[in-house]
Amino acid sequence: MSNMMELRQKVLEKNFSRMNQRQQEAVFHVNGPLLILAGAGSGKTTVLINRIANLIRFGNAYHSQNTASLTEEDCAAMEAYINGSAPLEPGTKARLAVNPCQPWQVLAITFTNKAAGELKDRLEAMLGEEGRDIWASTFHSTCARILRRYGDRLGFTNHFTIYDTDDSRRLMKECQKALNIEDKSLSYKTILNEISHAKDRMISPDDYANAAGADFRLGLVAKAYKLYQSRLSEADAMDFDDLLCNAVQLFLKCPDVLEYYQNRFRYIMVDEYQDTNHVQYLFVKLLAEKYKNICVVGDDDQSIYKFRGATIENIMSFEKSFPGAKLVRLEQNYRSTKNILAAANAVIENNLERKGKTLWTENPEGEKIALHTAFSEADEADYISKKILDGVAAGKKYADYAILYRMNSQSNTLEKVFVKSGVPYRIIGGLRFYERKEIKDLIAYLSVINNPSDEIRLRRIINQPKRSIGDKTISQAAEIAASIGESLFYVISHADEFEPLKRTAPKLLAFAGLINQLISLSSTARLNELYQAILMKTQYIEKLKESENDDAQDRIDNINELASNLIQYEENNGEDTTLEGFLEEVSLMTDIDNYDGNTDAVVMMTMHSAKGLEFPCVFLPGFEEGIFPGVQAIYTPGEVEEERRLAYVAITRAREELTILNAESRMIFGSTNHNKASRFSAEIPEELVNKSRAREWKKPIPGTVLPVSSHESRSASVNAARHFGPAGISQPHKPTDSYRVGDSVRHKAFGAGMILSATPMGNDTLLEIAFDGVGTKKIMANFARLTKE
DNA sequence: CCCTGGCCGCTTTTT
DNA sequence: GCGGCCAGGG
Repeated sequence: MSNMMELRQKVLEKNFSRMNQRQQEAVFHVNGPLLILAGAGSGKTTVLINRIANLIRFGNAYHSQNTASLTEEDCAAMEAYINGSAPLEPGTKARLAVNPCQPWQVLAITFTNKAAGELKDRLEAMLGEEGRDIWASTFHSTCARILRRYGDRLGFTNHFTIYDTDDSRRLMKECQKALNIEDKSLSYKTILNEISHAKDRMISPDDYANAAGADFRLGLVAKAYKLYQSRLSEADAMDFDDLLCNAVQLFLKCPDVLEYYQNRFRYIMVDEYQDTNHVQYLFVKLLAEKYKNICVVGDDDQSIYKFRGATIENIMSFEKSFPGAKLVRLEQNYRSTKNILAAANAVIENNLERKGKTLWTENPEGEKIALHTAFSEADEADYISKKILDGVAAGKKYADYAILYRMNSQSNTLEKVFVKSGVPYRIIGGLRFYERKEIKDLIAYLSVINNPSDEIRLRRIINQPKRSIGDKTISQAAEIAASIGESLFYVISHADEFEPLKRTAPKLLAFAGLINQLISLSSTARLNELYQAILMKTQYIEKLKESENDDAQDRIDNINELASNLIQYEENNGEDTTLEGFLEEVSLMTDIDNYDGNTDAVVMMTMHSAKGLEFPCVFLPGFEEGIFPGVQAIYTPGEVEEERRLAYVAITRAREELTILNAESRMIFGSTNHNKASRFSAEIPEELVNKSRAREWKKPIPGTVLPVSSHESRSASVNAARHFGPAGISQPHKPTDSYRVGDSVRHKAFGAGMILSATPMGNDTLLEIAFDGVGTKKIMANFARLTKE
């Protein structure tokens, strides 16, 4: 019989032969807790997917002694398969399994929606239909889904609203007002931070008040916390942290619910475990308590979210929290060259607080790492843009390049230079699509239609576009609402019944009527029809046009983009499409989720956003003391270690080429600084690097300086490139020879004008245009979005 | 009630 | 350098 067992093991090994030994260890360990310490680029997603596939296809076949299901014929079939003389026949394959699990018994939690989506796609590709039934989602959406079902146990309806940071901010400001807390003495930021930490530790407002004792400031925070929570529940809303701690709360309060999910999720997997915080740990711990089939994947060296509560502790003490846990280290890197890896190892070695591991690779040595010192941030951007253009001329694609920086604001200089030199780019993060005013407004309309008691969002749109309903009226109405225990929307709908509102009653009633109309429409109309009705009835676009805002057209583009998102959502969900579903997806969505990498453009994002991604060529600008590591981190060893981990993440994003840059002078927050090169670049051994520096101060050549003022450039071309979706990509290769001197053209921001000169530059043409009433501007043709008159 | 202009302060990272 | 907030004028 042991023969049979060995044979089966060999078959499985062959079936998963694309995994290395360590990876197989992780794949075959299915029962009991498992910690996978997976270095950057060690194929952890592949392991995760194969492990799930193994769970579903073969269960515990590898370690099981039970071979009862196998026949003598299977034995022969297995031998044939191992010899390579025959493929594995489905019947035999099915009989290999020992206690396989159902797809819906698997829960895979990731950090971003993008990672979840990728996991789903790859699982579907591997397992077909079955792959669809696996729950692969983020902590937040997993919790949201559970709360949609059982939130009533905590006093929420099943269509509660999810507040994003902006909503939370607005709400806290109102709480401050109500409690007479001056923002100067105790800022909303501080309070929200405190609350977030409290929630992470599952400390309720009352607990918090008790702990605050006689401390005046903490007492105020406690009051604000209490008010904030009661306002949230009045509005039937949860903030991001609530999603997690309410889910945990639910499990603690309702053992039947917990048990239901414990039974349902027999196998739990958590990706990026080093980035989990305390509540997330509790959530996972509770779910896994019954069967203890928990597998976490993480890398202590890549823990970069301490600032928002992630504790390295979770990964450090996993073996204590889950006794008997098996530990597997994945140290073979499949991504980067030897040089890049050596650099990364050398940097991270300077951290004291780590589990310790050293990545190695069979990849070639590769190029040395380029360390370039520029004069200024503009010079730095110039250097990058030239390198990219050189690379593209030599056959690379723009999309092979990524620029990863510490702060979003660093993208500005790069944008300007790229616009000028015709490098197509895409920025991830920064001002995100769903954070734009116009988008938030329209989402607020949809939210209020979905849930009229959502006061924060109601307030947002009540005078947007302008309806002559001022702050005073609103707070009066809110007061009445509070005194009679009705919602703000109720009071507005019955404005004529309240004496103090008499004067503005017609306006309020008109608004309430508008919303009520839309609500009734929402029960029958399709999502996009509803959206178009909102636009029509509010005259949103018309009012926007009237405002003659510089960026009105950009905003209208965004509004239309949202329409296509709605249609997309309808197409993806078919019969199951609901307004609520859309709103939920939107509230948990970020830009990075939308990065598909299919369009040929250089990608720019923060190092944080880049976690989990990889690129053939990576630029890391701003390696300077005071920038990276940042000023706030420099004097705290623990903080420096966190920054160093970020450096490690950044370096290991690169597959083939890595360029690290610093500038001798840099304009930051309005003033010029002279920063020393970062300690992190100094930690890379000399023999791995190729140093260079800008040789002499060159006068800005014509065209180097942006020909339009920063304000104008933002509204015109730059914002265009920041757009969501493929439409937002700047396209450099349109034919530009169609512009001739003397042509009349129209520019979005500058209006009508005439071309004075056209000078070909690279792929593009530099146009000098005399605009009526604005003066003469120099603009690159590809980015000007000119229309001929 | 709405708009503007000036002043202030902040300025990391994200679900 | 920017955006948020407030005060003052239309």
